[in-house]
Amino acid sequence: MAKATGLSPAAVSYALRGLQVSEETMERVRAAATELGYEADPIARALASGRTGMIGLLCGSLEDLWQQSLAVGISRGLREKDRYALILDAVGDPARERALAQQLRDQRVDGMIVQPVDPAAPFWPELCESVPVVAIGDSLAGTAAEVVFDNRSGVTLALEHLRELGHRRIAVLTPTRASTPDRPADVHVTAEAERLGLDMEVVTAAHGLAAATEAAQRALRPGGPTAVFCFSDSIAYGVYAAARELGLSIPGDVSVMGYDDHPMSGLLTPGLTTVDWNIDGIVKAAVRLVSAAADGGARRRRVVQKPTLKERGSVRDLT
Amino acid sequence: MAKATGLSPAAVSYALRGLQVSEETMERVRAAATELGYEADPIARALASGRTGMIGLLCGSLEDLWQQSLAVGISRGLREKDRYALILDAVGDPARERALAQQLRDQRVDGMIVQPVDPAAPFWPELCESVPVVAIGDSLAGTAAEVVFDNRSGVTLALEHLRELGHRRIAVLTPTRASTPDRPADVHVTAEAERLGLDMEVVTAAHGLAAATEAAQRALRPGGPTAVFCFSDSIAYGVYAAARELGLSIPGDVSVMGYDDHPMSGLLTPGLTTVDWNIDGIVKAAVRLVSAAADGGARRRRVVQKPTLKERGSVRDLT
DNA sequence: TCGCTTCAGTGATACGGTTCAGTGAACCGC
DNA sequence: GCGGTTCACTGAACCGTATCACTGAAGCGA
Repeated sequence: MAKATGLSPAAVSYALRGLQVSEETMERVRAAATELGYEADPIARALASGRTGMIGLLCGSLEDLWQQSLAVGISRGLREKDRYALILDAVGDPARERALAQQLRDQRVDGMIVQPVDPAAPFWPELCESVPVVAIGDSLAGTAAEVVFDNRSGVTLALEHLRELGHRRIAVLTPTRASTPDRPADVHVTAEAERLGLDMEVVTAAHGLAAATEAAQRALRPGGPTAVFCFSDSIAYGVYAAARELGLSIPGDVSVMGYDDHPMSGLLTPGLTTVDWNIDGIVKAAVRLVSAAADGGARRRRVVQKPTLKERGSVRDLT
Repeated sequence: MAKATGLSPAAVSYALRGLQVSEETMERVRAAATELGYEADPIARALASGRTGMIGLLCGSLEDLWQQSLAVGISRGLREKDRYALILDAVGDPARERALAQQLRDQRVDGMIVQPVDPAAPFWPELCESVPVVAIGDSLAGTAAEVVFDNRSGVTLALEHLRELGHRRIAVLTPTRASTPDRPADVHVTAEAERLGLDMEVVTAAHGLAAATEAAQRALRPGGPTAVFCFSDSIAYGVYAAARELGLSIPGDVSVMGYDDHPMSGLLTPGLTTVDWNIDGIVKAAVRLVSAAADGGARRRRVVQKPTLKERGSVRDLT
């Protein structure tokens, strides 16, 4: 390419990035580029500049349909900013999460967006030090930029709604977590249940529809709760499956409350009443934060996402 | 790293890839590596070797839930083979597909897996020449490796089932395609409809649930078809949404047949009767083919995927 | 006209590996 | 004991771009 124009490689490099060149040289380079169908090699560029244009996206579990939507949205948003997303799936496993985070760093990504499985894991601060990180959903001890959910509000919305409609015995279906019992969302559930005088039982579910269904079957034993509060819509889908297998009607025999608002939730029968986290807003915020941080901007911004309640038909009025 | 061991960089390079070294040197390198927490720089490696370890995944439209599942599965499968997936979304747009394919090549991916939006586009042969390509679903004029669906069988399964249950007036909901009216799947529909003596109307839907719903509303006018055959489960979900809005019951007023078998299809009410393409088999085959091709193996293998019919409750027996 | 600044472009070096030709030593059979 | 292989390793070139220090020329006011 340098010899094609008769210029020095340096001049070409400058021209291609519109930097410190005369109009004529610019034109000469442009012409040669189109002629040769030339495209700068991103690999060499990355080696020399230290920036790959890649953003790592480390998902908690892509079994979760809502997280799939999130990944698709983020990937698209990053592409619009001329970056590529490198999507990895921790499958709900903290050890795997740790390994993948390391691999992403080894891949020299310019930044990362993560949905921590274990936000208390000790490797996070160190990681945030070496590469810009944006955490979604859970806070990373203040060492990263964050798009956090106001889980306190979300839980309150859900539980108050259930209580208002007369539910007192409630099962909470939550993804199996790392052993961090003080995880904020869970703390809020306990606190709110106490405040509202609810009789609560927590059931954990591994990832995937099958696991959620199995967990739901445990929760829905005879004489069990009148309502199930699921910490993701995907888990709620498992409750629908379990109810069908057990011959229980929703919301006749048991009410279901979700958390996310995935597009499919409106299509079930009955529609799933759920907490809407405005996925578009989250996607935009995450993309904006990580782009800014990767470009050398602020690395610790914080965006708080507010939920709304989306009433459909899966919660029965017992009053 | 070279100086840490006192060896030449070449020896280290060989050792790290377990090539042509004595046991002792091997050990020395290994020790130094753990000591320094050394990790080879994939960028430099890519520049020197010409192989990035990345496989491009170019999806037709990630609005489609089944394609999301496919992307997740492939991404996971590739990671197990020590490769990374670079996932891009053509959003059903042939022009965009062309641009993204080019971008993937510019990124120096070692191979690509594509679900062509426009399999007849003229750039494919040229692309397949310069990088190993595996096509999923549609054939790329024999220039690439392929995991093709036996759409003839799939269409036959679906339409024969509808006919056996007494349906004669059928609407076909198919994604808007590039202007390739001779697309194999569509050809089969026409041929089979003729063979079975069905009265058929084709309605196209843009991508996404909203667009599918809108298209379904057009198809479900009064006095319309007794059954709708959707060319993806995602589109069928749009029919469920439209039916709900129009106050029509499934399968009472209209029967629905899908094509894919996405996990959610079993959760709807009624469950969606659909053509099951065995997504796991497709994922495994695609990963295997692209890995082999990227490693310099065969570039034109062909795997044909056979469908089965998954009867649930969305097709009414009119006989 | 002189000295100073600004600008376009050059040459060299760096990035961190891979790869190829080549070298000395050990090993082989005859 | 000798030519020929094989083995383990080295030195050097190379991948394609970015960047820094520098040069020659042009533009400027005094």
